[in-house]
Amino acid sequence: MNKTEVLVQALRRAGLRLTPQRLAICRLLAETDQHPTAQMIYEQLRPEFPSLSLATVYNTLDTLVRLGVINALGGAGDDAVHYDADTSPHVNLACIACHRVTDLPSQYVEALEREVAATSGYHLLGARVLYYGLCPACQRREEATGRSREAGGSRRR
Amino acid sequence: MNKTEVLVQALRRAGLRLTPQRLAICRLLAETDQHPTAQMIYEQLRPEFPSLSLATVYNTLDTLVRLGVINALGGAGDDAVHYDADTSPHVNLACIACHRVTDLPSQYVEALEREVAATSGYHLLGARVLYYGLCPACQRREEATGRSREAGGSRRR
DNA sequence: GCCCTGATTTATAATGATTCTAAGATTGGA
DNA sequence: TCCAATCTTAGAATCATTATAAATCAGGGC
Repeated sequence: MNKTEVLVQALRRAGLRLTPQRLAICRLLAETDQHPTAQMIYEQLRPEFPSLSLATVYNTLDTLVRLGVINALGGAGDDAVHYDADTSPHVNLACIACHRVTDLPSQYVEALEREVAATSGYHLLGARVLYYGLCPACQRREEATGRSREAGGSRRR
Repeated sequence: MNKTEVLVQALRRAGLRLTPQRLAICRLLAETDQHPTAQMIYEQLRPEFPSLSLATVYNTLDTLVRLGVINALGGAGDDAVHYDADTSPHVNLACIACHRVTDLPSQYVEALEREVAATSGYHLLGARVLYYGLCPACQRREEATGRSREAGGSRRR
């Protein structure tokens, strides 16, 4: 069962309807490695679904998070939540300068997740194992620009 | 050096001024185990600083995050970012129903953090090792209310 | 295959967390 | 003490996310 199927099956099992919009969102989430935000998904799907509403994207993401089949990673220097359809134990890296999120293989996360599941007492729905900082490319860019002028850096919204 | 000192020293080292507001925010962050949001900090300091501005709280938190002395954990079912002044490797648990964040001791996070520092190539500023779900109390509450009606649960803002 | 009904989507407004702005107050060095 | 640069503040502005209400649609039953 591929990743798209996993998401779709989760919807079915929950007795939810499989609309074209939901299917497209699941497919996109399953096939990308971009850890997209709602806005990014919306923009990528617009060509195919001109009538798509952002609300639908948010609703679907929320549903999938509640079903535990995607993870909400939180912001990456921007103020938008990034999502990850890969719920297998792994580490995410977020660059607070370019706002990109990538994956990092790790030999410890799996043990960590088992430990948390066993000892927390929580009914776990998702994980957010993410380290943030400056990616190699942005580090170079900061040096080049002669940075470190002070603590306050780029802000935007 | 206690936790408050750590934060204060970080400001000094960066050449930033130590204002009463910043000191109070550092102190509160260092002394609580609540993983507060900006709003929570604002409300707790109002009695002491009637003129305190939310903007100051946000600015200070942002500064401390950039200095790497506090961690931005992200939302906990609410849409407000929670902060953690304890940057030593540990796991956080967030309940998406009551929006509380707690700590969990773990024997694997430390190794994980070392691994990430060594292999990521990032200039790391913070960590977000957080698992989310329903805390024991909220699990009971959901059962009691005869829950699981469907995927969409409580929303609010 | 067609109907029906409740689940979904959509457009839009509303909400609220966070950021920006300009002006006045403060810090800390000289 | 004085000054300049940094901070704080109040308030407006942004913009991510939610809520609302009306229109559509999925999918089970016929």
